[in-house]
Amino acid sequence: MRMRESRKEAVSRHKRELILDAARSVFAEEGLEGASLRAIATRAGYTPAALYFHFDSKEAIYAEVLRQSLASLGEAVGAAVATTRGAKQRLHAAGMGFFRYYAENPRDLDLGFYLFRGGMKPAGLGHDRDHALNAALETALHPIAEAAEALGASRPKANMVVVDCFAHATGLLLLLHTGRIRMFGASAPDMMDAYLREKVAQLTRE
Amino acid sequence: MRMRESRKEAVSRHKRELILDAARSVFAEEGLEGASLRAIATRAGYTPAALYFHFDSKEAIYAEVLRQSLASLGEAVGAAVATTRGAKQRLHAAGMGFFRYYAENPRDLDLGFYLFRGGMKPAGLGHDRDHALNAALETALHPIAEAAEALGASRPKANMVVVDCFAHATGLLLLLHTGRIRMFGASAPDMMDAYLREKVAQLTRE
DNA sequence: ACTCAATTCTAACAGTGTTCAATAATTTAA
DNA sequence: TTAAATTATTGAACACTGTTAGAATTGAGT
Repeated sequence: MRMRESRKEAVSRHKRELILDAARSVFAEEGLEGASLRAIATRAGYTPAALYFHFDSKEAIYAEVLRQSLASLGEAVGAAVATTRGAKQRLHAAGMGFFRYYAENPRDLDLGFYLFRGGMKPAGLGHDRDHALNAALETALHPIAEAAEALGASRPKANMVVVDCFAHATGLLLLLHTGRIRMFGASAPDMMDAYLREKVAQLTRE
Repeated sequence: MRMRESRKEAVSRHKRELILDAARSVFAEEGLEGASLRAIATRAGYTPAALYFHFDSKEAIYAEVLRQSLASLGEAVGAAVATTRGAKQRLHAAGMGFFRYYAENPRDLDLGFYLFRGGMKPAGLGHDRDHALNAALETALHPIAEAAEALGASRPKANMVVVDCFAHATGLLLLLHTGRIRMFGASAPDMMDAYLREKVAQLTRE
């Protein structure tokens, strides 16, 4: 049976959130490597050492900021789908929702890439153990799979559609936020839109 | 008029290459952040400070390693295209060549991602100033554009095909090398293949 | 043998994430 | 109200990082 959060817990949680706010803003300004624990601590009104009472490490702080970011992403995609009727349209809306969120929030994309880069290292963030992070990501992507199944795709096929959309969006965003897409005179949102239309057509064609 | 490289220059170049070899292997083992100048120097038989005679900074060493990696990529793609006849097949071969190179050389992919991540920061690697790096990348991608034009696409359209292929491949590689693709029960090479087939069909259809 | 430049080293600097014992603040018990 | 116990916070240190300045070494040309 769940107890209501005690006063003490609420205070403690509030302090954690204060540190996370500071971390978010420092990450945004200095990037992830550039952000020093000292800077985060100062901005939160703490000594560096004090952060270690509330978090295990700098990486743990990053992980929590990222988790919250993925939750926001999930809400954005969910909202985009909720206001859309029809399986085709919902697939399109979910894909564009994902793309748009990161197109409009480059900071969060920056956070996200670290998750994947971490996954390449033998010991780091972004591995299957990180249940919270993976769960948040899957939740955000779920509407795409759902719409694909509504279009008649099998479960495995629907999963492949998710991977496909995710891959295409991520790659475009990578190019978008480094100015490289202009190098080719193309517009990222237009390309994502064109890709999704083709994908929907391909699905209904089968 | 080009002089032949003097003996002294040859020795100096050889030493640089020695440092780069050490850097490459340390980068591969420890990742890019994990690799310390001390480790690189030691492996090359130097003191950390000595590296600063041959390179401006740690970042400069990384940039050179990356440049060489992009050159290898270009050779790989070029080789794949050279042994293939027909525009459709060459587009497919170029795309798969790009994908395969990074599928088989995760280390180089790791290097490459840093280029893009750096491009997100205000002052870092990966900006338009980096002529050598951008040139190497464009050279590697050129066969794709060439094949697309051979299929009747206009220059701008061909560039969009490049962006599209690049985005899709990059996104898939991101998923592949973090084990996340298995999470959806899909195979990355198969998906890249399917994507390229669809892309070729789409181009010839128009 | 002497010079002069190219190369390498030693020693230090300011910065990083992190730990630990000591301290302050706050809640609980008597 | 006071004493005890928990919870928070700090200051000082540690080992590490990339980088720099200046001294020491090497090696070739005269």
